Amino acid sequence: MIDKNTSNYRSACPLSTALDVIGDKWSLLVVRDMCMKKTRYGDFLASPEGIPTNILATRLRRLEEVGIIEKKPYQTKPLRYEYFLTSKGASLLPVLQQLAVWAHSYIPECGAPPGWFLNAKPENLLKDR
Amino acid sequence: MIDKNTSNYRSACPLSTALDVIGDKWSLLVVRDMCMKKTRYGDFLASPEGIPTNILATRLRRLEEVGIIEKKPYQTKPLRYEYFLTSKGASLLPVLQQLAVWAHSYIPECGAPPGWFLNAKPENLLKDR
DNA sequence: TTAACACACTTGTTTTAAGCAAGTGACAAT
DNA sequence: ATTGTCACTTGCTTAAAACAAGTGTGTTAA
Repeated sequence: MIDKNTSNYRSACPLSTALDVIGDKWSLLVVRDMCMKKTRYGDFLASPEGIPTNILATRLRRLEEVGIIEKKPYQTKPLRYEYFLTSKGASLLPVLQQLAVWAHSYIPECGAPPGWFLNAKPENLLKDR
Repeated sequence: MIDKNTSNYRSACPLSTALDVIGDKWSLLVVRDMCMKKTRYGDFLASPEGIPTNILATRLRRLEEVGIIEKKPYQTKPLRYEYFLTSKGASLLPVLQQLAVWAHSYIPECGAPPGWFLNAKPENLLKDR
């Protein structure tokens, strides 16, 4: 079997690679929701930005594929899952915090990040089990 | 004149608003290039990710509109511009640094951010004049 | 003086992704 | 049997990305 081209990333630059993975308008919003302890499909749909259902489904699939989130069944009949951040996903928190601070500082129309968010720590975002 | 709908942003969330502005695969790469003191159209095109020329043109226009970069003529015949980060744009540096660190930590195939990048400071990215 | 070159784009077309509305499947409750 | 809930999927339309080629304004070399 032949190597299907040297990696899917545009370059070896870590920033470029990061953007290949989470560089779109929705992925980090799902991560944000998980930082607020939302876990279910319906929770994510209910966020004020109004993500379309099919986009949410593809993002959840993709985020799981790249190891940012994982799903665990919360019932079996019918089989349904809750979604949680992995440590890889929780480690995005500092990025989100910086972005939120930047936006609040430089984009007048937008609100302030809540204190709990700025004080949050990655290790506290993991599913306790 | 009627208010053309209450803002173009999806919600008041600063993170969501940030993603409305820079949430795509290319914008932050242009900012990155400017962090490395690249200033011209051809410089940005030469980056290893291979941004298409029309996309670059639209991104430069957009980034200028939102005040992340500004252009200054470097010659008049024919009229041509160099692009520089504003303080709003330079303030994205901590976000880029966090993202690069994250990618290097959690995405095996990708390289390490160079030391000069991790040690850079926003105020040193501004056009000295 | 004309032909080649450089730079910074623009234009036209194709391909991919986003966005919207509606539908489906597995069950629980009434 | 009918309605309801939840988590999706499917089909279709619209918008954006990607690719290839061309344009405008000049300089330099033959």
